[in-house]
Formats: sequence, C-alpha cells, structure tokens
Amino acid sequence: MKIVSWNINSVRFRLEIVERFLREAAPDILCLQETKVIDQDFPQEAFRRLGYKTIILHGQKMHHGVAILSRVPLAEDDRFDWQANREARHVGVKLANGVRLENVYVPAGGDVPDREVNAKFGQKLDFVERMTAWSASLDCPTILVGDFNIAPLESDVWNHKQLLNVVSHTPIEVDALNRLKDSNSWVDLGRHFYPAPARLHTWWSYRSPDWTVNDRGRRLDHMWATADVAAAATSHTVFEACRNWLKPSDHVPIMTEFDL
Amino acid sequence: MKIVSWNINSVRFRLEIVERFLREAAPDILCLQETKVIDQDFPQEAFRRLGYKTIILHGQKMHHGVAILSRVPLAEDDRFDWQANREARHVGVKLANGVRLENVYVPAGGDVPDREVNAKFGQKLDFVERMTAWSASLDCPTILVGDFNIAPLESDVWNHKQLLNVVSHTPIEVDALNRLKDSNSWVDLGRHFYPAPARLHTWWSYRSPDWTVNDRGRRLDHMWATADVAAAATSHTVFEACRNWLKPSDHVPIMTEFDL
DNA sequence: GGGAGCAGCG
DNA sequence: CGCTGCTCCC
Repeated sequence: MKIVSWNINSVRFRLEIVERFLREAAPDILCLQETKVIDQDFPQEAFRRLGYKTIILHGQKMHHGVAILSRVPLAEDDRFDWQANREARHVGVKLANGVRLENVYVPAGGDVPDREVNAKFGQKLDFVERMTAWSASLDCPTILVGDFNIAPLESDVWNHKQLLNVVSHTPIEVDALNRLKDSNSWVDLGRHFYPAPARLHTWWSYRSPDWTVNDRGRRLDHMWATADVAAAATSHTVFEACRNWLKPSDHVPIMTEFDL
Repeated sequence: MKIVSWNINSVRFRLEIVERFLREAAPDILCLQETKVIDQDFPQEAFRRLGYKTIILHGQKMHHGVAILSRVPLAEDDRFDWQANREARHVGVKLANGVRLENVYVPAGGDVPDREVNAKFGQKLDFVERMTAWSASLDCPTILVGDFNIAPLESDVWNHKQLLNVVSHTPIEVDALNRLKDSNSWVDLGRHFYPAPARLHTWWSYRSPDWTVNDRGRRLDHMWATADVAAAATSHTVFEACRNWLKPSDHVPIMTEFDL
C-alpha cells in the first residue's frame, strides 16, 4: 500500500504533472493539499482515467482545499473544521483494513512570528493546538499526512540558525508540533527512514529560481503514523526530482509504502 | 518581396505561433498589431534568431501596440498619433526601393454603433477620418496594412444582413472606409486577387468555439497599395489554417507577394 | 473566449 | 515567484 502526500498549489494548473507523477510512482492513494478549487470544478475525470476512481474532496474557492484520490476503496470520510472558520484544511477517510488516513493543510502563518502583531501566526498555533486535542482522543490506527508548514528539526531546513526567526522553523512552532507529536504514539515516518541529521527537504521557495544550486529547502510536508501502523511501513521516498518538472509545485510529493 | 499583416493579440503570449508562422511562410516583412507590450519588453531575440533583425516598435502598456519586423533593411520609421491620445496604433517605414509601408491598428469601436451613446464608436470614425486626410496627402508609393476593424463588403462577413447593425460592418463605418479608399489610388489587394462575392475572412471570434463549423468570420484585416505598387503584386494569401493552431489569435495572417 | 494588469496570499 | 479571481477590453 503506497500512500502519497503532495501540496500541489492548484490541482487544475498542475494537472499534467500530477498525472505524470501518478503514472510514474503509481501510489494507491494520493493526498493533495492546496487544490485551490471548489468541489464541482475538481478535475475528477483525469484521475478516474488513471484508475483513481474514489475521490474525496474538501475544497473551497481560491485558497486551501484538500483531496484524497484512491484506487482502493475508502469509507467514512469526514471533514474537520477545527477553527470553525470554514477553511478547507482537512479531509479524512477509513481504509478497508480499518486504518484511518487524515490529510491536513496547516495554515502557513504569515510573515511575522508574533501572534500579537500577526493574527495568521496565532491562527497557525491555535490550529496545531486544536489538532493536538483531537490527536489525543484518537482511538484508531491512523496515518496523518499533509503540509504541516513546520520544519521541526535542524536538519529539516537548509540553515537552522538563519531560520530560527522565520515562520515554519521558530521554536514556538516547533514546540507546538512536538506537543502534537507527543499527544499520541506518532512516528515521524520521514525521520524513521532518514534519521537526523540527514538532509530531508520537501519544499523550495519559488523565489529562488536557482533552488537546485542554493538548495534552500525546508521539510514542511510530513507523514506520521501511530506506532501500530508505523510498524508496517517499509520505505519512504521524497520525490525531489518533481521540483524540476515543467510548471512545478514548490512542494514535492512524499510517499510511504506500508505492508498493510 | 513578401509582406504579412497579423493582429497577434499579445506577441508575448503568442510567440510560439508567430515563430512557427515565420518558419513556414518566410515573409520578408511582418507587420503586427495588438502586440500588447511596451517596447522594452518586446521579445526581440526570438525574431532576431529567425533572421528578422530590423525591428521597429510602437508599443504601449496593456493595449494596442504595433510593430514591423523585417529581414530586409528599413528606414525613416515614424509613428503617427492621429488622435493625439497616446494610443500606439501606427508605425510606418520606408523600404529600400522607396516604397513606404504603413501599419495601422484602427480602434475596434465598442459595442453600440452610435457615437452619441458610445464614445468608442465615435473615436473609431474620427480615426478613419483623420487617416483619410493623411492618406490624401501622401506623395509616395505606399502599402497600407493592418487591422482596420471594418469589413466593408457583403462577402466580407458571414451574414451581411445579420451584421448590418454590428460594429465593423455598419453602413456608417463602411462609408468612412470607402472615403479613406477613395482618398488615394488605393487598391484593395485582398479583393484584387479574390474579387467579391468570394468568401474572404480574416477573423473569427473566440466566442464561438466551433468557428470552423459555423464559419462566422469577418474580413477585418486588409492590405492596400497605391496603384503603382499594386501593379507589382503577384499573389495574396489568407492563412486560415493558423486559426486552428495551438493558442491561436482570433485573427489570421494575410500576405501579399510583390515583384519589387 | 481570452488577452493584460492587479490585489491577495503564500 | 507564481496562483486565483477580479476588472477592463477586444
């Protein structure tokens, strides 16, 4: 069972590279974030043609939006709105084997890492805190994936010291993410297979065109699993090459294979 | 000597099809309208690579904009602003043999064919009137090309009766264009080679996707020459096929070959 | 229908 | 940098 998470930064604008990725990596399930499309305009046909006939959507106009596409059966889909602000940032399903798969797009948090002067930073911290309460209450083997917009470890960013005050790597965000992680038996699958201090990045800003030269990446995308499910994980792949495809997302897909 | 006129509807967005056209039709001179780019952003390099090393520009931000690209020498370029409103609608040059080439983009004229309720319609009529005064004063063998935004003859439109009150084919516009034509020894080269009532169209609206089925075209683009130059014209071609190319302009290129 | 610029967001 | 959706224009 191969499960992928990818912040696609508009699924309509990026349709060709998603199709290419599905043909090449052939995951069973694809979790997307930042689809940026309302459900009725989601390009379902393209995915159906490639065998992904189960399509679970939680989209909205313009921003955010998540989706789960699958070629295996899914059930019990739900959509949480932890902040009750109608932002489409979560969609979850249950796999046939009873494992739940939760797909989340954590708020980016704005530019200034201070909740007094930047409401978006506060919203991000609140979001993770509410996720933490939810996580603590889970009673089911679970895989949690998505764009968490936080790079917790020193080796998750291209330069730890230079990013200590940059949103995504500030101690306050890292602490919040660690509390989320400690709220259940979560295993960070990326670091399970590539322990720190190995370099592990999933995002490179559009703003440095020579991203491959400077390699100023961050690990913003994550796949976690409760210990029971994590024990079945057999490999993890970060598809860095996708950052160089035509019209790329600034995020690359990450995939975990499970012996489920 | 092969001279082409083409309303390209953004030369930057349409660069690939212009390059393809130049490779296939290989004109000596290409007159463009609606380049939609300021001179400093004009994609000169692409044209230089194809041998069009003489590039005469009259562009502006956002709208309008004309250009003459040539692989033969040009001189004495000028830019008229008949309405003194800073709209970039004309650029002219002199060929080595002394013939002048004038490239014009006549205002479209808005939707309502009434100068009292639609100032743009008045602007269009005024523009043609001022061109007429200019035309009457010419003392040089001249080729006049461009998007005139008027289809004068019944066979210049897909349905004469249905367009009698549609801007581009109203009697008041046709009268104005006929006065322009009569102000000098102009020969309408399109009709010289394909006399009415032959169907002759150069524009098909984007709004009817099945343009090729309904064929609701109009002849808005023209090449005229004073009688002395017209006598040297040997053929005229309307490149209808370009309307089916990828990311097409709504206008197609027209070409006259001269034995000059 | 489909260009261009712009604001908003990341 | 670059995506969406808006307005303007043809």
